[in-house]
Amino acid sequence: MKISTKGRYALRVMVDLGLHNTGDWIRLKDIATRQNISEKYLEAIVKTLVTNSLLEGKRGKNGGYRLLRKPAEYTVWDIISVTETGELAPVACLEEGAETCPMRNECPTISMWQDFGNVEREYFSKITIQDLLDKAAGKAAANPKADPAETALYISQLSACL
Amino acid sequence: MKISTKGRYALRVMVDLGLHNTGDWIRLKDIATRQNISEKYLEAIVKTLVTNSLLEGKRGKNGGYRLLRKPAEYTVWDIISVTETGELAPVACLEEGAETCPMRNECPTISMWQDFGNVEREYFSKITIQDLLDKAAGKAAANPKADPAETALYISQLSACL
DNA sequence: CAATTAACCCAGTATGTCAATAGGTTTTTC
DNA sequence: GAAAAACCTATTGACATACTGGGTTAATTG
Repeated sequence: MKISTKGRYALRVMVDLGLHNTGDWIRLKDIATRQNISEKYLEAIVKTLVTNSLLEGKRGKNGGYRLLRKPAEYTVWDIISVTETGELAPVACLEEGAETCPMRNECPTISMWQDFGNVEREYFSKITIQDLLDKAAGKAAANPKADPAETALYISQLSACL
Repeated sequence: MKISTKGRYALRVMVDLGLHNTGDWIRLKDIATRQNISEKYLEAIVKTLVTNSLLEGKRGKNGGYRLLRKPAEYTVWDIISVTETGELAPVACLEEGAETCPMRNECPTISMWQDFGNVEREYFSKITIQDLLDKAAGKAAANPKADPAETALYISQLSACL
């Protein structure tokens, strides 16, 4: 019943990229520093985001990553559905390649698990990265800092506790 | 995002006891045999159900376990909330004894996780053990067996794929 | 009262996933 | 051609989960 670190980190990357969505390429090193996450570990996570066409990477000097769409066009479900490794189905017999349970037609709980999977999907599909950015901005405004520079730093690190 | 085996087994025990809810004491050995689960492993699971007052056990000859309330008075949430070991909170910072995150007031996602936890709880609180028994009976009726004895056996094992 | 039965208790293991690390290769820019 | 950064492969350590084994206590029964 826990969301994995991988999924949370992926969200943090997306929010970080949303906060620095200038069109320029953002280095993974910078994201890792801001988010205080191991760069090496982030590599694997970002890779799945790239292969699932959630963002694009560019190699070489001045390379990095950037969003492919607008923050409002990513749902939270988009991200966690590709990063949650052990598949999202709440029980094993609903997984993709699972061999069909011999008692599936009579199982009293299968529909409960299926429905719950749908509830999960619907809930997280209604929240977009833009919503999280708005929430961050709103909270930042509600907690004003004396120094504008401090505010900027603060906002750039806001997704640290995702 | 997976429910643990422990939680599913606990549900199977409760449904099994509901199917044999005669007032007599049901031996764990019989439940384990019907459900094809290791009796030893079930011990630990049943223990938490007893300590949480979901069922009662009686020692000695002719002892066993039985429900304390009617099947309609147990919600699925009642069961999985005590058996899901790693606590039910979708993220660590929402756990019971978790040290409060220093950025909690500014965290853009904490409310998303909190709300999702509530969605989970509400969903599983609306489903009772009686609902699962009804579902089982309905499916049994929809898949009639030639032999009445076979039907009885079949119903008694219905929760096998929980 | 003694034998049997079944819940109860405590300790240990094995497997597997998750989180993280390490080192190297390719691509691009300047 | 040197530097920078994404990309690739593999391995490790820690921890939880699922499961096993052996023994103790309490209740029934002949």
